[in-house]
Amino acid sequence: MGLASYRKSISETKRASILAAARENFLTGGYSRAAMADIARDADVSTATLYKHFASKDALFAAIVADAYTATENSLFTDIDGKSARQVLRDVGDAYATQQFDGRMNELLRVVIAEVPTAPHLARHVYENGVLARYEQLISVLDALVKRGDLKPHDTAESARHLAGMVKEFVVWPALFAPRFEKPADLSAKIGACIDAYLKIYGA
Amino acid sequence: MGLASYRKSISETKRASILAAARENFLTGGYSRAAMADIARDADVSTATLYKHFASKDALFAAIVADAYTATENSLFTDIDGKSARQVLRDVGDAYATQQFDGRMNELLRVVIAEVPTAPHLARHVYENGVLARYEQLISVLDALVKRGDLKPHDTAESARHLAGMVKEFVVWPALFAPRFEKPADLSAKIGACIDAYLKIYGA
Amino acid sequence: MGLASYRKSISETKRASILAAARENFLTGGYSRAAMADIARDADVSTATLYKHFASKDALFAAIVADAYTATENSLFTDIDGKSARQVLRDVGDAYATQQFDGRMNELLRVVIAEVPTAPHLARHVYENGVLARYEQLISVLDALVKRGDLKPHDTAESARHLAGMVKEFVVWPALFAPRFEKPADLSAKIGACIDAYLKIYGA
Amino acid sequence: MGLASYRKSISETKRASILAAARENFLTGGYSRAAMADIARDADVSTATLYKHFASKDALFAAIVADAYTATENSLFTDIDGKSARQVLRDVGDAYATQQFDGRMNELLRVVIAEVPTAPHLARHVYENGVLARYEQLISVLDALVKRGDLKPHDTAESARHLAGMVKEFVVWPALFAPRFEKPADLSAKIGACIDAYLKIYGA
DNA sequence: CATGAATGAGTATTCATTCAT
DNA sequence: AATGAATGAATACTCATTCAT
Repeated sequence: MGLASYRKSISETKRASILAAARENFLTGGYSRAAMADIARDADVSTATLYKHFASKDALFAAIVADAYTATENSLFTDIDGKSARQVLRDVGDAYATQQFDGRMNELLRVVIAEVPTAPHLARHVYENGVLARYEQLISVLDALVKRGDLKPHDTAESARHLAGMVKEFVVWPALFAPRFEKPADLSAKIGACIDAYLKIYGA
Repeated sequence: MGLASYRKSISETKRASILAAARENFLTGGYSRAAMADIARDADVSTATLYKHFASKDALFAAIVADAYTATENSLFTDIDGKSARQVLRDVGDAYATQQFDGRMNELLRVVIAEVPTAPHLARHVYENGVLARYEQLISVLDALVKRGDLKPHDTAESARHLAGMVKEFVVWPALFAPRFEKPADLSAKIGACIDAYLKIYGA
Repeated sequence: MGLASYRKSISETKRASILAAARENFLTGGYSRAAMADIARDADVSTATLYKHFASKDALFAAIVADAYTATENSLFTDIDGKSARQVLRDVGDAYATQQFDGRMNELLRVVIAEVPTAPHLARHVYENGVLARYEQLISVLDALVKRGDLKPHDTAESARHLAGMVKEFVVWPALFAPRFEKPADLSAKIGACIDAYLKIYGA
Repeated sequence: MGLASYRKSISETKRASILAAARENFLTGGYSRAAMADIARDADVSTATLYKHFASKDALFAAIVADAYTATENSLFTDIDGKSARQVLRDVGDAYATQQFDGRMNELLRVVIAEVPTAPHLARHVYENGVLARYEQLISVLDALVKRGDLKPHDTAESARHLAGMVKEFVVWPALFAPRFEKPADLSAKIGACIDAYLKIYGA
């Protein structure tokens, strides 16, 4: 109602539109080719306003990366009650695939990897908050399945990497190499095959 | 003709030194940060000479990528006689790891992925001549092992992707996220564990 | 009227704090590097308030210069009764040195000189209200000394410039060339030497 | 005759025209207001060529300052044979005045002083190579006059500063405060008066 | 055939000033 | 009367590519 809150809402609207425009620019063209002027134009603000919100191009990109990975927090946890181990793991795999494709995480990953030589801290951030964090979520799920007796007791951390490696082969890897790689129709089946292979080894 | 061949050898020497300098520049800083002037300086030629050999920066980068992947041709084939299936697959895995680390293929991969939005044809080339070509080599080896009775008959193409996915998790993935990721001391053991998992599923 | 005067005093307080902040910014970094936003922040007001008080950056700088030189009015006049000519002139010289150093007039001078191409009227103002005004004060003193018989009758205006030139050589000149030139310990002695030279020429 | 010397002469021509254009821009508008693009246009080169010759705006300005003060080397020395002390000192004074006015040294001084907060090293350079170097030339002349018996033995260093202070009062000081201060018609007479004052004290 | 000087379009960033609330 | 968010014009500097010699 007051002036302050009015301003705040305006400001947050602008910030959001800047972030959206920047995300679009960074994801489609990569860091270098995204021009601050273009981002400002797409966000319907002046470059000066852009710089009021984000002190530099680096900072803007870092904000986008941070935003993307705070949104994935706990996103892979799933309820195991009343579901078979196979079903639980397929749910996890499908959630992961949805994130990577619909959330454009594969494209983001590409840009982050591209900037490793110039911004290694960002890649580290992604590795820790994206890759490792989701590993831990997967390991929790595996541990729960072991506890319930659905999986043989084993080193779940190591096996998680094997499982994840197989799944990434279909979910992430091809998407890194093509500009607009869409989720393939048979993706869920491919993930299922990875899980079946996994269960052949560790299934109780 | 003596003069002609002398000139030709000079020219090829220059071409090689350009390629070497360009490779170094592209791999360490990425495409955008590699400046044609720097490459010319490092190669001890003028920029004009550089452009005589390669019509554009894009063409130069493409040549580097092509060179890298012609060198990997048939590199994963191995003789299976008198070796256990486990040993054969470890030989293949170790050869792959050596290529990726010592041949700086991980770094090259990073740059190629970075340039997907601007040079998708290069990424396709790498996918076809690098990724898929080596898949076929791996599949040949697996087929031979099936034939010899070391592996159960199965869809070797699909299983090759599972095996490769697990191995990449240790060989490629972490290297994409760190500027100067060195081959870890326990890498061979990690690859061994992937192969053991594979054999648990498909071993005869 | 109580409210009106309260408002007025608030306003004058703000004006004063703006002037102080602006002075600090202009003197330390020069005109170009002083940013209106910084000045507003240092003065604890908004930029809009800043512009309510001073219509432009130019106007603000002009106000600072005007303020500085109204403060020097009559500052060099001194009572000659019961003091030797040498003592009188040393008092004048020391007062001048104090103004230039403690009042940061040397720094202000530097900025005014810097802005001669863009704001010649300011430099003229300083020349007239600063340089010439103090000349007249000095001439008055010299005339009084002539009248008292301490100095030979002569062209006091011309001689004042000679005396001032010698003194500036130690008081102003070096301060223009160093960012934070402090008053040297032997400054008073140097000024004394200038006065002695002057008295050798014009002393009775 | 060769390619190399042809290129060198072209290059030196461009360098000279850049220096001239830059000098004009810096002297008339000051450092901040001189735009590299304007300088390039005035010098009939592209901005890129400008940057090939001078790595930065700072470096360009430094080159101008250095050029100006190497040109003044030994410029105040004069032959004393067969000339009265008064004449010798007037020759020195006139040479100095010529430099300051015709060589636009007063304008340059203004810009250097303006940049003291941001480029104190340049001011130091000017002080040492301009101010102090010419002091030493003046002192040499004074010493020679003492030796010849034209001046009483005395501390020539201190007296040189007094003499220079008086002269600057007419030659430099007013020029700092006005955009296009021309050499006044009576300047030589004013300098003569300073010298006469000086000789009243130290003349033999 | 080789050179290196020259280019012009492009990029991130800054700042005095205004205006809706 | 006071705010602070917003602006648009300006600026230093870079780089792939070309061309006269």
